[in-house]
Amino acid sequence: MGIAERKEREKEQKQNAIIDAAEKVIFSKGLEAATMDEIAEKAEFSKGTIYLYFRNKEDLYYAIHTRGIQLLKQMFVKAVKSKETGIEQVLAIGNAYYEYSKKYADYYKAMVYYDCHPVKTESDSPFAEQCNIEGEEVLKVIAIAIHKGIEDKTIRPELDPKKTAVILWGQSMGMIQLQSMKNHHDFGERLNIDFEQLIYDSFDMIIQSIKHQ
Amino acid sequence: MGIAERKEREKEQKQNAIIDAAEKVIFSKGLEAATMDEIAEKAEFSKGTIYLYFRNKEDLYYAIHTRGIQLLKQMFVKAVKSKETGIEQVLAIGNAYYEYSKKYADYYKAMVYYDCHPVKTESDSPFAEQCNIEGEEVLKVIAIAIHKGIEDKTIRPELDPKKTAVILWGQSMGMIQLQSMKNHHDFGERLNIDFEQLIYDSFDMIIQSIKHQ
DNA sequence: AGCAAAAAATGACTATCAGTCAAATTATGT
DNA sequence: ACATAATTTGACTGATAGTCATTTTTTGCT
Repeated sequence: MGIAERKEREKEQKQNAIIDAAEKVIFSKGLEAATMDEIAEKAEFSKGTIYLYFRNKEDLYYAIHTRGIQLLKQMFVKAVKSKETGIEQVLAIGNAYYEYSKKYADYYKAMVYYDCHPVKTESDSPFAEQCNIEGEEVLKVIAIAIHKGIEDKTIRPELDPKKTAVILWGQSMGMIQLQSMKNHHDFGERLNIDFEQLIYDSFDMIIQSIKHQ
Repeated sequence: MGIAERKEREKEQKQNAIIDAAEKVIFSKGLEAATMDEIAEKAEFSKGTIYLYFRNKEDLYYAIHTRGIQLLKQMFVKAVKSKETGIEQVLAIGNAYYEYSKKYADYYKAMVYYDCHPVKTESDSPFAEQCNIEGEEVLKVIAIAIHKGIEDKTIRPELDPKKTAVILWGQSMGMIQLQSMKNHHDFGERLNIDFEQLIYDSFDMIIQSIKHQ
């Protein structure tokens, strides 16, 4: 009998509907201002039901974040496909990352939230876990591009693709975070710096330091 | 009459006493778990008095963060003094930053919080403002070291010290944040990467990309 | 259909805590 | 010694995350 399967499917659909609603509410008024009551109302469930599907508000945020990472991964894969050589692919990934932070600013914000908040150790949430897994997928896309670059001799052969991917990720993350920071703190305005240009400059520097010869 | 001056002094002392108490409470149980009631109790004031000196909990956190930045600046200045050439000074600053994130993990956490949270525009808090000012001071220390390096020909002359300082700051921040992230998410463990080494590697890369020749 | 057991959903309720403000206390000037 | 100003207090309010006994719906069986 397919009842168990149907239930499974329905459960997933309901879960997605709740994430949809949470996204709408949280993206429109911010994580702090969004209340679980409002999310429940938007999802057309009672609050209790929300807690049947998600441990807590943070969990819901991780679910949103997971969607965001999947989008990012798609953009990275597309960036890789658009270029021939490994080094070009790596630069394209960097640019895609910056594009993402602008195009999907809400998802990007969720990502920053995730990166800055310790997951409570006792929670052991499957949604936070999913974030980790998806995050590794993204790193893998970068590592593959680096590997390709080593093979096609556009990237220094002594580099370890996996480690280098983590470094590129960390450095780019820092620059893009700085750029988004300047929007909420005065930072940059008073420094009178074109941050967009600075990001491209930093990407240049990174590319210079990994390219062959 | 010196009464106004004495009052001014007393006000500052009380303010510092409150920050001391807040630090103890927040550092021991985390920002979320720490309550204003508990901070008030530790400071031996009523809750109302706390709100006479600080607009809200966030404001108090910014005050703590300001202390943290001042500590960081001191470490940077000391790092600069320990080295002769500009390029060595820049590397020493990077190492000092990483040391800071380990030695003053609580202050570092406050810094990350600040970097990740938009200041509510309506607040216009003097404490958040102070953070921005102190932050620029830190950047200035980096920029001066870069300038020194250009003069003593250890750093590429075409670099703009101010812009380059921001890039180095952003990239290092990203790497160190990644390292501290791996402590609360599984990240890194499953990647089986020595993050400490990775940070030093990334510093090497950065130094390579700015050094003369 | 009809019924019992299981599964899913509900929403009133609790606990907690940030922030307020009228009243009380303390300090100052004359 | 008194009035006025400055400071401090803590009970109170409002908001909301998360809970759980109760109700509603679904399923499996006859």
